[in-house]
Amino acid sequence: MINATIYDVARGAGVSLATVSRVLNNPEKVKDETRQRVLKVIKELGYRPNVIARGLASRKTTTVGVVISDITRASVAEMLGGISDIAQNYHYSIKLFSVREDMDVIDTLHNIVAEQVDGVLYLNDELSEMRVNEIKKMFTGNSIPFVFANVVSDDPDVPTVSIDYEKAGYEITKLLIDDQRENIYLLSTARRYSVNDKKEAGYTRAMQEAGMEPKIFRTSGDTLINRQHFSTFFSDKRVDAAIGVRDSIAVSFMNIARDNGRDVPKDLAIAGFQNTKYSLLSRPNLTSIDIPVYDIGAVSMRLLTKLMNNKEVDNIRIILPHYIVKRDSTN
Amino acid sequence: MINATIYDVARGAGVSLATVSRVLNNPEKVKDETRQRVLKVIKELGYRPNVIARGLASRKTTTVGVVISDITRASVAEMLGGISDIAQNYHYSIKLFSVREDMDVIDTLHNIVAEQVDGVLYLNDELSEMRVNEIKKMFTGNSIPFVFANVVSDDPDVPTVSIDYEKAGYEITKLLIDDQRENIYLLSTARRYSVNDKKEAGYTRAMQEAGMEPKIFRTSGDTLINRQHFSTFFSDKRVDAAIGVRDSIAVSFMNIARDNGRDVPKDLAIAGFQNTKYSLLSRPNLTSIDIPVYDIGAVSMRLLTKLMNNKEVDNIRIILPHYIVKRDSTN
DNA sequence: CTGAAAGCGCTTACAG
DNA sequence: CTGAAAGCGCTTACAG
Repeated sequence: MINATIYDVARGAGVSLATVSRVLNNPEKVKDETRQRVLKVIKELGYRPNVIARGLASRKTTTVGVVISDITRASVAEMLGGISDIAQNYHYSIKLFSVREDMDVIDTLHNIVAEQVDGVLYLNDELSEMRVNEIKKMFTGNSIPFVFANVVSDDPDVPTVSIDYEKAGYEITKLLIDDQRENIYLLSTARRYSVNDKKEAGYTRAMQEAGMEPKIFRTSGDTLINRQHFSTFFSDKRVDAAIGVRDSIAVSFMNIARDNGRDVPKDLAIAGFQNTKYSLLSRPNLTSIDIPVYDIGAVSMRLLTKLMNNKEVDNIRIILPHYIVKRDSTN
Repeated sequence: MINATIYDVARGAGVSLATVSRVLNNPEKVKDETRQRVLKVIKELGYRPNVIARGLASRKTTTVGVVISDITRASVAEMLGGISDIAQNYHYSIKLFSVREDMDVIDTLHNIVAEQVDGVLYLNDELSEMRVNEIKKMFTGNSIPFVFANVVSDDPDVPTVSIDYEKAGYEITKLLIDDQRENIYLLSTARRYSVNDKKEAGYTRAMQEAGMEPKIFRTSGDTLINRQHFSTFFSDKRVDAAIGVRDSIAVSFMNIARDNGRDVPKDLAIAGFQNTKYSLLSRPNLTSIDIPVYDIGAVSMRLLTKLMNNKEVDNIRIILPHYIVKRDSTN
C-alpha cells in the first residue's frame, strides 16, 4: 500500500484517530496496552505521519529555514554541516534559501515566512548593521525566532553566534609584532564585510598600540585577480609580514612572495584566517587562526531550538573561542 | 496584521475563496476585472498563501528533497549551488537531508517520503550499484521522481547526471603517456567510490593500450595522512608522472615530490581531478580535469522538474562534457 | 466566469 | 484513558 494514513492505523488498531495521534505525540497519555496495539499496527503498515498535514494542524512544521548567500564558500558549507547534525538530533528539517546579491532580501524573507518554518538561521558575514536591523524587524514582526550565525552586530537584542574577530585580528597581529616584524600588512578584501571590518579593527589596534602604522592592502578574493595585484606589490613596498583575511589570500600572496625571491618566514612572515585545507597544502604550511565554523553552525542551531521552544536562554549573543595554529610560515 | 489568510482576501475583494485561489493558480479562468480587484487586495494585505496548507490540499509541495552525504566536500557545495539556482527559477524549495555513514539509508528515505517532497535529488558518488538499486526501488515504489547527481550506474532506468569519468581518466593518462612518461601512477583513495572506480578503469585502459603496467597507489583523502604515505614513496619507487583522483591529493603529492628534490614538471609530471581552487594555489599550478560540478547540479535539477511534471524526457542518463586544463605541472 | 461544499491528513480542546 | 467533532488554510471537482 502507498502511504497508510492515520485512519488506516486507527481502523487497524480499533481505536479513534485521536488515540493514534496521542500515541505519536503524547504517548504517556495512552494506556500501555492500547499504545502497544497501536504501535504494532503502525509498524505493520509502515505508517509515517504526513508531515505537511501535521504542520497545518499543529502550526508547527519542525522545519527551520537556513538563509545563505554563497554556499560555495568553504565556511558556509562547514557551518551547514554543524547545523545539519544538530537539526537531525532535534528532529528538525532544513529548508535552504539562498539569497543572491541582486535579490530583494525582505521579499525573500516574506516567502520564507509563507513557508511556515518554525525558525530561521541566517548565515552571512557580509551584513551591514542596517540590514541586520531590517531582518530582525521582519522576523520579530512575524514572531518567528531567528539566529544570526557568523554575523557581528552591536545590537544586544539580536541573537548571534560568532567568534571575537576583533580580538583574533589583534592577536595574530601581536604575534607578528612580537616577532620584531616592522612593516606588517593586512591583506583584506575590496568588498567590506562586517566580519572583515572587525579583523581590520583588531589589526589596527595592535599596530597603533605598538606605535606602528597600519597598512591595509585591499584586493579581490579571486586568486586570478589578487595574483595580479600582488605581483606589483614587491616592486614598490617594504614588507616584513602579512596577514590575509582568508587563507586563500595569504597563500596566494605567499606564492608571489616566493616568486620574488622572498624567503618565508625568514624575510617575510605570513598568516591567514580560518585554518582551511589551504593552510596544509601550501608551502610552507600556513599559520592561521582556527575559527570553529562547524561549531558556530551547531551552536546557532542549538540556540535556535531553544528560542523556538521558548526555553529560557541566558545569553543570546554567543562568542566561541578561537586559537592560533602556528605553522612554518611564521617563526 | 499577522499573516492574512485567503479568507481575508476573499472578504476584502467581495468574492469567494475559490476565486481567490483561481487568481493565484489559474488566473486565466477569472474575469479580468475580478482578478484585478483580488490582486489589489492581495497586495494591500501582503497576503502570501500558506505553503503548508496548499501542500496538503493540492498534494504538491513544490519542494524537492536533496540528499547529500558530506556537504563539506567542495564538489557537493558547488552542486548545491547549481541545484539551488535552478530550483529558484522553477519556484521549488529545497529540503536538505544528510545521511551519515552510520545511518539506515532506507529508513531515512522513508522519512523523506513522509515529508511529502515532490521529487528527490540524490548526490553521492560513493554509491554501490546495489545501493542505487535499493534507492530506486524505494522511490519508484512510492512513485516519487528522483535523479542521481554525480552518480555512475549501469542501470538504464536510473536517471543520472554526471560526466564520463572513465573517459576522463583515460584522457588524462593519455596526456602523460604522449609526453613519454613511463612510470605513471594513479593516486587513488583507499575507500572505493563508484566514481573513482571509473577513473581507475580509464587509467588502466590507457596504460594497457600503451603496453604499460598500471600502478595504483591508494591513500587517504586527508592531507595529514597521505603526506605520510607519500613521504616514503620516493625512497622505493620510480615515478615519472602521477595523477591524483582529487586535486588535493595531487597537490599534497607534488609538495612532497619537491621536498624530495624532484622538479615538477621536468622530472615528474602531476595532474589532478576537479579543477578546484587548489589547482591555482599550488606551485606549480596544477593541470587538472575540469568537471562541471555546478552544471551537474543545475542539469539534474532541471531533469527532475521535468520528471515531476510528467514532461517528455528523451534521455534520463545525461553525460556532461569535461575537459583538461593544462597548467605548469605537466609539459 | 463564479460559488458552495467536500476534502487533504492531521491535532486539539472538550466531554465523558 | 478515550472518542467525536471542529478546525488548520488551502484546492478542486461540481453546479450553475
